[in-house]
Amino acid sequence: MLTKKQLDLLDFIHTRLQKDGVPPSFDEMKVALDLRSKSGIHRLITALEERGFIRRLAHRARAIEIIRLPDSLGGTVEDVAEAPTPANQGTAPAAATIAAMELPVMGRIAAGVPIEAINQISHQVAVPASMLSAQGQHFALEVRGDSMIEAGINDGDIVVIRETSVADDGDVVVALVEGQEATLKRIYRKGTSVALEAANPAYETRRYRQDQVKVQGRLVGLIRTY
Amino acid sequence: MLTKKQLDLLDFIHTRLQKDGVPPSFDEMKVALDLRSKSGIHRLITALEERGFIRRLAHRARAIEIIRLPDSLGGTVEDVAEAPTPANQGTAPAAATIAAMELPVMGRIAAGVPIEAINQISHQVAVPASMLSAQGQHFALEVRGDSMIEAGINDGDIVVIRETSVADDGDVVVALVEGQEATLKRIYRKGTSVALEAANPAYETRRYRQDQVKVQGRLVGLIRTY
DNA sequence: AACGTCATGCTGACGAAGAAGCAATTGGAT
DNA sequence: ATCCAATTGCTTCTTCGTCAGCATGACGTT
Repeated sequence: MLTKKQLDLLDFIHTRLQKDGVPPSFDEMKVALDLRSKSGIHRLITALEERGFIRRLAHRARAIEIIRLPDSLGGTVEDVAEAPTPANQGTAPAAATIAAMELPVMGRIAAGVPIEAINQISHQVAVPASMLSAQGQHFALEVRGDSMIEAGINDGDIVVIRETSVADDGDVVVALVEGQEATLKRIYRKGTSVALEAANPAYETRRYRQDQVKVQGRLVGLIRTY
Repeated sequence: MLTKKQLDLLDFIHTRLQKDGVPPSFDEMKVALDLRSKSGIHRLITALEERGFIRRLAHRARAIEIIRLPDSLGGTVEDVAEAPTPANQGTAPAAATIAAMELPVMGRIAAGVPIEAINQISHQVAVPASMLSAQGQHFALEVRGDSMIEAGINDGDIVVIRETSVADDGDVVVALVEGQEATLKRIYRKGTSVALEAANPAYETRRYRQDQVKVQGRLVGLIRTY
C-alpha cells in the first residue's frame, strides 16, 4: 500500500501530531526526511492523501489530519475513547456512527457573484450522507439574495452541489457565465442556446450561447438554519 | 490541521469555557495570546471556524462555541461522532470526525395530521450540529403539503424541531390543536387568542383560544434533498 | 542492452496564507 | 446616548504550499 518513504513521512507526521498537536510544515518534513526540496514532500503528501491515510485542506498551512494508520504503525486512529456525553442530547444514541459527511462551504452565490468568491473555503458543514451520491464530488454554497425564492431557496440557505457538467432541462445548477460570474439558476436548453431562469418573477430569464455557459454542478440538497 | 497559534487560541477558549462557562471576549483573547490588536484574534477565530472547530454567531458578543477539539486537546466534545466513509474513493478523503448528530424523524406533518402520526420514529437523519442548541431536545418531521410554501418550506422537506413550549410571535412552530392535530404554522398571539397562520394564501389563518393550542416545538432547521 | 515506468530527488520561482499592527466603523447592550 | 465588543480596511513581513522542469536509480519488459 505504501512505499517506505510514504510510511516514513506518515510516521513522522503522526509523531509530531502526538508530541505537540501541530502538524509539521513542508519545510519541517523536508528536514526530517533529509530532503533538500519541499516538492518531494508535496508528492508524498499527495500520495498519502490519495491512499486515504490523511486528509487536508488545500492551500492552508499545516492543514493535515491523519485519518488512519497502517497496521505497521499501530492500526487505526479512530476515537477509541467515546466519552459518555455530558448533558447528553437525549433522543439520539451517542455511540452510534452518523451517516453524514463534512463538506466545505465554498463561499456565497447569487446572481452576479464573481467566480473568485466561490474559490475559498469559508467553513465546513455536515450534511446527511443520504443527500450525496455514491460517487462524485460535492461542495456547499451559501445563497445570497432572493432570486430562487419561489423554488423554496431563501437568502442564507446552504445549498449542496454535486460537481457535474451535465444537467437536464429544469435542473437547478451552478452555472459559470462567460467564465466570469457564477449563478444559481434553473437551466433550459433550446437548440444551441441556453436559458438561465431565476425562480422569481422579478428577475428575467437570460439566454446565452452554449459556449458562454459552463455548468459547474447540480443542486442536490439544501440546509437552512433558523 | 491547526497552526500553533490557532491551537493556542482554541486551547485558551476551551479552558475559559471549562472554568467559568463563558467564552472570552476578543480583548481577553488578545491579552492571553499577547497580541496588540484584536484583528489578529479575529483572523484566528475565522480560521478555527473554517476548520470546523468552533461555531459562532456573527455580531454577537462572546458568541463562540466549541464544536470539537483536536486529538491533542483531549479529543471530542459532545455532539461529535465518527463518520462511516460514504463511498470514498480517489480524491475525496472522508472526514474522521463530523460535527453532526442523528435525529429521529417522527413522521409527517401538515395541516390536519393526527398526532399519532408523529409518535413513532420512521428513520434517522443526520443534521449539522450548528443547527442545534446546546441544550434542549430535538427531533425531525417530514413536511406534507404546500401550506408553508411561501416560507420556503416545500412538500417533502425535513424540518428540524426543537422541543419547547414557548414561542415568539412570528415563529414557525409545531402546534397541537385541541390535543388532536399537529400542524406546522406561524404563530401569533393577541390577548388570549392564538392565531395559526399558514404561509400560503390558499389557507386561511385560524384562531383559537389559548387553551386549545399547545406548542410542541419550534422550527430550527430544514433539510431538503433533491 | 534498450526501453518504459515509477518513485524519488532537486532547484527555483511564485503566489497565497498566516500573523501582526493601526485606525475607523458598525452593532449590541444598557 | 454611550460604552464596549466586534468587524473591516489597509499595510507589512514572514511562512508556507504549489508547481514546472529536469535528473537519477530501480525494476521489469522487450
